[in-house]
Amino acid sequence: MSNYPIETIRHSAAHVMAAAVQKLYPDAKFDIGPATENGFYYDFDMEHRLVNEDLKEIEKQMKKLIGRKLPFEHFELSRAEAGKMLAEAKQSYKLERLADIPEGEKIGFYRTGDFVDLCRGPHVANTGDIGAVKLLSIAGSYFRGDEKNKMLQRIYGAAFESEEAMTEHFRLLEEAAKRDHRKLGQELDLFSFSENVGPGLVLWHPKGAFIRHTFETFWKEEHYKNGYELLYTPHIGQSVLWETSGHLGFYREGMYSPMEIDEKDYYVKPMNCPFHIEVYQSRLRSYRELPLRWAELGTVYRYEKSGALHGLLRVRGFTQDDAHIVCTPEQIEDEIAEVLRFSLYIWKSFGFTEIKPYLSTRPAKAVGEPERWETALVSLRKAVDKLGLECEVDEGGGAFYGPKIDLKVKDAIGREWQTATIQFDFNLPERFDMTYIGEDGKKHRPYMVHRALMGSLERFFGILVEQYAGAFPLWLAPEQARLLPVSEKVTDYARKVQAELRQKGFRVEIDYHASSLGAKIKDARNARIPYLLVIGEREAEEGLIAARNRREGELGSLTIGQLAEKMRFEVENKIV
RNA sequence: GCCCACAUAGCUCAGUCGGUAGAGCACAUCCUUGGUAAGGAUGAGGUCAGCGGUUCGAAUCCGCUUGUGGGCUCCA
Repeated sequence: MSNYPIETIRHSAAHVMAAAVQKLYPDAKFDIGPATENGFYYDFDMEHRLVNEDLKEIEKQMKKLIGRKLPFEHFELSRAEAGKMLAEAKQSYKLERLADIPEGEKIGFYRTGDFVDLCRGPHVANTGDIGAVKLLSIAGSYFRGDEKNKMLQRIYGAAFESEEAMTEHFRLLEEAAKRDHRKLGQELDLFSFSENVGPGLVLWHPKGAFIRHTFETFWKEEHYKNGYELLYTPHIGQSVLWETSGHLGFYREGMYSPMEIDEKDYYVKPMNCPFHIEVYQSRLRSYRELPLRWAELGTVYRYEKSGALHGLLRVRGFTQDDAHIVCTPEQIEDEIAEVLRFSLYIWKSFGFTEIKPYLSTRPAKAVGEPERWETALVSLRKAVDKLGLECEVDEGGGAFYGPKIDLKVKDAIGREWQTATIQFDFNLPERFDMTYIGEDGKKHRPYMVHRALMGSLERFFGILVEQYAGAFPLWLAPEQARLLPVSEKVTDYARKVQAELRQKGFRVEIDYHASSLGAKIKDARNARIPYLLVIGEREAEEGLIAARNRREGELGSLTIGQLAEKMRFEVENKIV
């Protein structure tokens, strides 16, 4: 057990791995090897193409080096000496890294056995101070993270201060894997993909579709309550629309290829904005009708790179919970504050309490007058302050068309998800020449804000599955209660109870299998059914139900009325 | 798109040296009529992802394609 910061241990482990690679593959050219969240990686370029079996051998070498307790020896060289040494060693990537070091800064090296690395450190005293290491995977990685550069070979490893800490890390990973939405989506029969339909195109099964229906309904009702109006717009539009919006100019490769109809090109929409703008342009607009808040569950298709697809979290066809707010400069501040408040309310309704905003400001290349950017930024900042939130700022990280706030929410096991986004747009109102008639009788350019609270319904659903580990709260659960008859003698009573509970608006099924009660309970629990209702001859005689629920366990024998009341309370308060 | 890996029954997986396909769960039928996490028997279920090659013979070896997973890039 050592007292070094964990990053120091991990970075030192990266050096040890590089030393092992150098020993096994003397022609290897090294790039960099930093610490990561749970370990380290190192990038290199060499003739040999690494395969998984190689990792075992490299790991063996590393353990040998660690066992020898080799010291990490620090030394410094002048720029000329360093360049000469790296050139002699044919370390071309290191030479480029050397050139990055600003004039006047010290040029440090570390030596571990035969391996010498350009590095500012710090490191542990000797390799014996590295607690536990395990190599994980091989990946390709572009030099300097640029797709135009050569792809280097990267090895990822885990490193911890002790074997126990590493075991604990892998245990947590297993826990996370148990709630993986792709695994649960199949087990609970929520959704699937089909090779015949196409990559990244989701098929919602009945149970998944029911959950979606429930949160869509909630979403729509809340939008009407909060002063929004809903729109429906088509899935395809002619090329002229996308030429005006600019998408064909700067986003063509992200769109599905066009289909030709009556000698015109139609594109499947990658976003809803141009359609909403067409609604706006359908007649002259007055300042008196602003702000307009138009929302749509708009299904869009984007040609995401195949390697980017990931379950429900990154798909090619998805439904945005989109809205566009068109308003005057005077209204913008209140509108933004209200959108932010609304987002927090929606996420809290699903049991997410830790929510953090990230503000992105003007990038180097941007459209729109600087004053408008400033007004927008001020309104975003004020909204964050008004809600008493702490906010991180990404200077220059905004889109070219406007500044934005993204929300990140933390889930039940502490992972952060990027979700809601509130974005100003100074581009489309210009391109479509959107105007309203002001008090002065003259035309003015309105402010336009895009916002999505859930993001995409597919992604939102994936996050929900992981948040709840498949155990949806009662208001969302597709099957809220399951009746478990002890024997077939009480089937009639089960039907009667089911009918009564359905009358009261609950989703109740009966397990008709001729299996034991124990087996039925196991099945119902695996299916994450919130309420299990056992009925046998005792209950049938007394007109009761022996209930248990997921949260509280045994509830004893209840009348149908008592049970319904309890469930109604849980549904109405969206108890998680 | 790029790097590495994977693809066998609805699901989870075995399948040795290249010799023609297996288990558990789920499903169906029958027996059992039961009391809080698996009662029993029988049965059905397969273009071994697809196409091509090597071979007397391919789930197995080789190539390509498709899909999926872990990364890189991307996410306007």
